[in-house]
Amino acid sequence: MKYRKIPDETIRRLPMYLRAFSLLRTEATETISSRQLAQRLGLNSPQIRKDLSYFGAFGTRGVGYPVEATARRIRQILKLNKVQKAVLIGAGRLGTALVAYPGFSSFNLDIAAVLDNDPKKIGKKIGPIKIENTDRISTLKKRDIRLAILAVPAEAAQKTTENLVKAGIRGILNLSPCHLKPARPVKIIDIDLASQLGILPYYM
Amino acid sequence: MKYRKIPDETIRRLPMYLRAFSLLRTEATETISSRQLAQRLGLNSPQIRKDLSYFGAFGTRGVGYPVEATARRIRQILKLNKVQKAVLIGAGRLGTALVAYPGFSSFNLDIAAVLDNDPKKIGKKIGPIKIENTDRISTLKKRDIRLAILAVPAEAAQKTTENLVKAGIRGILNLSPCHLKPARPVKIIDIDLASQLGILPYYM
DNA sequence: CAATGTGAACAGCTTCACAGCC
DNA sequence: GGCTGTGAAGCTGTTCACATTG
Repeated sequence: MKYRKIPDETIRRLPMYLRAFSLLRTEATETISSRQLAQRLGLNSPQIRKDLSYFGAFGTRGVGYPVEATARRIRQILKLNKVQKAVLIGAGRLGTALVAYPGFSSFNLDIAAVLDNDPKKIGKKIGPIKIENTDRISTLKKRDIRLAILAVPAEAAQKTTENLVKAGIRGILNLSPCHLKPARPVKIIDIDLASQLGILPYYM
Repeated sequence: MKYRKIPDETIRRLPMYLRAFSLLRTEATETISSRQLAQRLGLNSPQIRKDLSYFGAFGTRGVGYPVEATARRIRQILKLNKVQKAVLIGAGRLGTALVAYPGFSSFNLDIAAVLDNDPKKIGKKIGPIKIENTDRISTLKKRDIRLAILAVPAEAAQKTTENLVKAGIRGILNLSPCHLKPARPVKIIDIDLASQLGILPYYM
């Protein structure tokens, strides 16, 4: 396919595809058609074919997509073929739950540090990770941590963002219910749990 | 405006607007222009005007939107003007964090029940709520609970969904990393935390 | 024959530009 | 003058239809 800008929506779906292909591998399936995959994921098949075709042709006509090779390719596209370290800011209940969440490792994502500003928490451990003081944000760069999960109260979110950007963080998963304004452009993904639940009654 | 289908994206933004208007009320602001609001939320102003105009004209030209009345109107549109009860299925770390999360109440959302299938957890309390056995799903209808937050392991998600639908649940916030197939059509919102974090490296 | 890859048609959402109103 | 409300234009993403290939 001649070059066309890759839609953000396509990127958003790639982790889903990757998870599906990883699962298929454990089922010892060698290939899968876009039709079958679509049914598993609740999409339709042209969607999947188009998404994958943005990155070149890696299916086989008449057969489908090779499970192992496609998984590897998606990992490469998403830069998940090597471990990506993330810092968690905010060791509250939500933050703590995330550190323990086993789902990150299958994407090669590693929560390598946890920071909080509550003196009572600092030094305590969550699983294998020791909670550090928030002022240690400045050490993230040399520790090769470029991703952050922001799970602090709304009041602290903006200030923390500024510090994260100064510390060389390149992407933020924002779980606090407010719009962040980074000094330099940084990819931010917002997840506002209460808002999402708040949408449901409309559709009842 | 003559009738036009209301975009899902508009609905998705309404909780954000509602939160902003609620906050403005505490700041004793009486009106706000689409421009000012857009800046706070990181949107642009025609977006906000169009979104709100789908539900009728409730701003004042030359002035802006009345804070109190607009908040009330949005609450009404989203059916958040009365308390909406939700059940949490899965009292793991993530589930427990959600029950304690204070952000739901500002939308009139109330986690009124928590269910889990681990005998060791049943009977224990999370804050004021006692954990019940999962088989009590069947009691949700008569307890006027129509929303569910699904925070169970992937293996249990599909089966639980089927039971929820049977029990009259009308909307599901799905936190498990899999595609649910409800027997009857039910609004499902998927939040896959690991996938979202997995997107970030691509943009670095 | 079965399934991919893809231009083209289509649908949905956002942005623009400006008329209308306070 | 300032700001809303809105048709129209523009853009992005999805679906279709089918030529193409193993």
